[in-house]
Amino acid sequence: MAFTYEHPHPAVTVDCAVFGLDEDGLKALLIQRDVEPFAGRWALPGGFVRPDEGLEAAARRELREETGLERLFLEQLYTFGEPGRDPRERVITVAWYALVRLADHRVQAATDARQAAWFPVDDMPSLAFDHDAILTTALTRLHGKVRWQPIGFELLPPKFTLTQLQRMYETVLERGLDKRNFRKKVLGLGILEELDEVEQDVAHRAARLYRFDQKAYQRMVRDGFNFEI
Amino acid sequence: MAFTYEHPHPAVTVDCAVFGLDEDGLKALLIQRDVEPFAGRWALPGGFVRPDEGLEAAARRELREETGLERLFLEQLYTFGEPGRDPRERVITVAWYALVRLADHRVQAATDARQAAWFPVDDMPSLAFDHDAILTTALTRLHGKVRWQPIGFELLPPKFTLTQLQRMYETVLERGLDKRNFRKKVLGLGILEELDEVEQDVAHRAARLYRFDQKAYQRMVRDGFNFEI
DNA sequence: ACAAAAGTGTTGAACGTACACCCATGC
DNA sequence: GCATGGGTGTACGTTCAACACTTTTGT
Repeated sequence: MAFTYEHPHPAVTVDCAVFGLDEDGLKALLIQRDVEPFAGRWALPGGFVRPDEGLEAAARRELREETGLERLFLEQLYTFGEPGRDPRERVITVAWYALVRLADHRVQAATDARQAAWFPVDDMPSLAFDHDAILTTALTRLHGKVRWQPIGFELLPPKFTLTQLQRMYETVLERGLDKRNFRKKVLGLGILEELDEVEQDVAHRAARLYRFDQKAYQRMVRDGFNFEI
Repeated sequence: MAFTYEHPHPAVTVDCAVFGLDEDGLKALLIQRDVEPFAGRWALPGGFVRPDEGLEAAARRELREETGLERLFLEQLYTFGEPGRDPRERVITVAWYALVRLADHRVQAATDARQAAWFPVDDMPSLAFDHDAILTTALTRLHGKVRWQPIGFELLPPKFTLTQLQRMYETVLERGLDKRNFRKKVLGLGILEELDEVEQDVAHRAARLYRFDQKAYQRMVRDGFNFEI
């Protein structure tokens, strides 16, 4: 089967920078390529956009097929389209970044025979194509956005302690935060629901659990409130 | 001449939301389409990406060809690619937004026979394709970004008064600002160079002229300073 | 002299930052 | 009883917001 056009058309792909958080820090999800070019090299999950599929739908489908991930936070990042970024033909890639609760997705079954694995973002192998640049752009975006939008919660379990929340911000922002000031700030925002529950199975005093209150957040945004950490 | 591929490829275009500022407010530059679909309707300037051309280069070329504009501030906005957004075939458009000193580009000669004109952003005709949505996205981006990055200067002449600067922010942010607080704030940033010049030909006391000090700004950014209006 | 816009300071409230100890729990 | 992290308040400096009059210049 062949497809013919009057004018040249580039190929269009989607690629996703997926971030997760664990005790060791921020991780990104990579897949190992099994075909040329860059066979054997690690790369961002992604693939070609189908003719009747929206861009976000394509990104979600590729994530599902290549990594098994579904229903995650996903936002468009940037579109990379310099000629020559793929040695085979002109390929324009619409890049996305995603945040996922890593604890829920510890073991990654690679459903289409490619291996998938989490790598610490500060110790990455060299990636295929220009995926290093895409990943760097995604990290910069995450860093820049996490203070102004409550997207960091996407990296945490639904119920979390204030210490976990602080560690998440410290990891993403790459700087330490003062415990008392941090608690004063986030509790003062009025978007955390204090639960009647504490951590389980810890070898010290158990911390109170909180939940992000999406409803309260949206109500406050509507009334002109600005989230800021 | 025909181009044949093993898999279907979408067409890829670039479209630009170009903003300018005058005494009446914020304007956007539109061109009138002369072919179907949407012949006669107003649309954002843009067109197909050539096979060996980068995306930004394509956007700059289309702006030059369709509106005569060159060397303007241009940033990638978002990529729109829902199936069906163009009735002819699958078209993915990488949208850009641009800022221009409107005074320098008052009369727009349409170089390839299409008419180009500035429209007030708060009184726009209905646009071709999904260009209304693109323009709305661009306005939201401009609104959101102007406070954190010194891009607003791109809308002003190189030498400007503090009142012009304040009007620009008031227009883009769609709210009034206090004159004394505004001056204290912007002068305190240390990125305005005070010139030994004043306005000419005004029927009242002439205001001092200032210039944006790009060098000082970059030095301060390097040292961890954060621009904010 | 008058019209028009330029230019200029103070005060109170809110917020950010620095900082250290006691408490509850599990072992 | 000890080790581990949980939880809490104050004081200071900085920044933001509200607010009105005098000065300069051109006509």
